[in-house]
Amino acid sequence: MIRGKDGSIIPKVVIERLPRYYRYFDWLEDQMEKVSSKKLGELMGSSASQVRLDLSYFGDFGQQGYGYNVTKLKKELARILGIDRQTNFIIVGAGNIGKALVRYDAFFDAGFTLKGIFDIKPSLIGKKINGVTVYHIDDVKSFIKKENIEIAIIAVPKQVANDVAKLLVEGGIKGILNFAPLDLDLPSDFPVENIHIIDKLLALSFIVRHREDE
Amino acid sequence: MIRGKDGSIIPKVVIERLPRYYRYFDWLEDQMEKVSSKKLGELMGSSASQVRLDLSYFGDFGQQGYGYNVTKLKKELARILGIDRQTNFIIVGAGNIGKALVRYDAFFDAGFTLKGIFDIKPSLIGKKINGVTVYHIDDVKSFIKKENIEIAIIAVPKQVANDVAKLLVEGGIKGILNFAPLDLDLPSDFPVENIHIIDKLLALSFIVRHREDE
DNA sequence: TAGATTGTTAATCGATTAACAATC
DNA sequence: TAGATTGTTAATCGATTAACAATC
Repeated sequence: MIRGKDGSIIPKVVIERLPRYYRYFDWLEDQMEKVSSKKLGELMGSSASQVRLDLSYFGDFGQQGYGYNVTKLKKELARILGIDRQTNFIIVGAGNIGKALVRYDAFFDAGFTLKGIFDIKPSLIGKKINGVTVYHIDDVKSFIKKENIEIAIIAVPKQVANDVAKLLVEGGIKGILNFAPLDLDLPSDFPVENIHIIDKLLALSFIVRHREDE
Repeated sequence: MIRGKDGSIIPKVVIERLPRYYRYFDWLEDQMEKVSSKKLGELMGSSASQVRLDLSYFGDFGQQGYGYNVTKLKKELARILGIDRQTNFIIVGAGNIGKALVRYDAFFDAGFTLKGIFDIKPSLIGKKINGVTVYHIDDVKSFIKKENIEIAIIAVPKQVANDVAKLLVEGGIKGILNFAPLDLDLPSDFPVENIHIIDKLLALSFIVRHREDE
């Protein structure tokens, strides 16, 4: 349960929309100096009311008769989202997805620093991928503590994903981004976000096959 | 707008939950013969009411006093989701994410067949990645028609993502799974699902930093 | 038959949108 | 000043949960 500005509870849907607001303000930065909730709503395909209510959970950023200053709001959102500070993370699993993520350079711009990769395959341990060392999974608990790791990305086969999650939680990890195609067995209030690629693709193909011309 | 069993409109949230139901029935298959909505709700962390209402959009699959037959429901969901038939798709962009997806073997089990990869880099064209040929993006429109491609995965830099989307739609693609970190400029009713990795990670780290012990 | 459990309708809850006083 | 637009509260909408008759 997360509270905003004046102690009101921020709905999870609002939090999950925040990065999208940041993307729009980032894009707006070299388009215009100010933007109204009406204009932004049109751009984002949402209502002006939603824009104002969403932003109001975090502060009073606008000005009557003017709107929101784009540069200011981008800075505010960067601060709110922690983009302006460094967040240490690790990737567990150096398979296809794991390796692609190691090379994914968008993490850096969002303030995330990849401190290590973990796997179990002997031939990989000690190697570097894109300048980041691969360690043995047995060392992950001490590494989390020593290197002050906040977040872990799980990119291992589903058969071992829960074993990995258990190790991470024991090591003191604060949040997990899970790419394994299952729901991890974690305490119900533990921060976890899932990226289920096949789920998304199945929902998409269902929609494609069933949609009527509306 | 998609209609179910008796012509009632199926909410999008329900459609997006379907693959998750399939995953649970797939797992249940070698655990038990039947499952009640109560039991399944406990497993999935949802209510028995939601399980029953969700499934009821697609048919009357249960039996009073018994519950749902696991094997039967898995088959029904496979049919509903189109897992039992082949869906042709392509990947556009042979960068880090694109290459990882080419090697991702979970597509096959969900009925998806990768027919081609598209890029613009001359050194890649004609090469094979994991047995699949890389073609030039200029050929994508004719390829979609000739090879009967339904879905495209966009895994290109955000600067060119909308150009790619335009080509795909002109070529007759039916749905897009977008990995580029922006919202594509498409007709509002065009089937698209987004996987915004950085958005997920930012929301997660916000939650990690702000959650109170509730 | 009695107990269990469905599918569906009604009640509740939470999120979105509309309205509007405040004010730049 | 007059017009524009905010932040917030009230009204509406849609999704979830509870209740229950039907029936295996």
